[in-house]
Amino acid sequence: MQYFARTPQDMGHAIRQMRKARGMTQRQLAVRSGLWQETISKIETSQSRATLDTLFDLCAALDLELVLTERSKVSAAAFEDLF
Amino acid sequence: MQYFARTPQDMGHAIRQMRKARGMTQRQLAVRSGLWQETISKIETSQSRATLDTLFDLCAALDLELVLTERSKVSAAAFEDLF
DNA sequence: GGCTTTTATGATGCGTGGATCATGTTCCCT
DNA sequence: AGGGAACATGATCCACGCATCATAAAAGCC
Repeated sequence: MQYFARTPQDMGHAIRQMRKARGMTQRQLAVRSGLWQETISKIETSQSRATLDTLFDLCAALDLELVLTERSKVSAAAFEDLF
Repeated sequence: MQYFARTPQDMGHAIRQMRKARGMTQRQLAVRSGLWQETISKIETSQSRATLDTLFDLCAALDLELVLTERSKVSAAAFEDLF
């Protein structure tokens, strides 16, 4: 699974999908990441925007990699993924 | 070009590399992103941690995509990139 | 329908990010 | 070496993220 994020909404949505894909509750993710269930709820629904620190905490807890790549290349790569 | 980021240091470094790859100065990037040269300097040197908002502003200005993907898959993909 | 678990929301307080201005350093170029 | 551009730093101020607690709403299950 793989998500592109260009807005806090995208990011919240991606986090939620990844969490669910792992069968975790917000509380379990909170414990694993050292954050709070309430904080995660607000990030997933993009009621709050998160800092890099918390984002990295979440990535670590979800075993996610954060990749920065050129947008031009992404469209090509995403296209390839269809086949 | 493509960078993996797991820490604010990684992120600052990646931003700087991407900016230089585009031949932009901090001031130019500041204008393009609606941020301030001072803020960008502090993010690149990870003296400040940035929020999701500013990260997305920078990505947009640098034409970068932010991708969330599974770590297990990344190592395989990175390996493939060598060939 | 009731009970439990999960998620959302609302308030408070502290810490810190980013805007803004001023100024100090470092780098380049000739 | 001197001058200008680029980058770093330091201070102040306001806004907002996150911790924390309490509680409400939703979803799941019997």
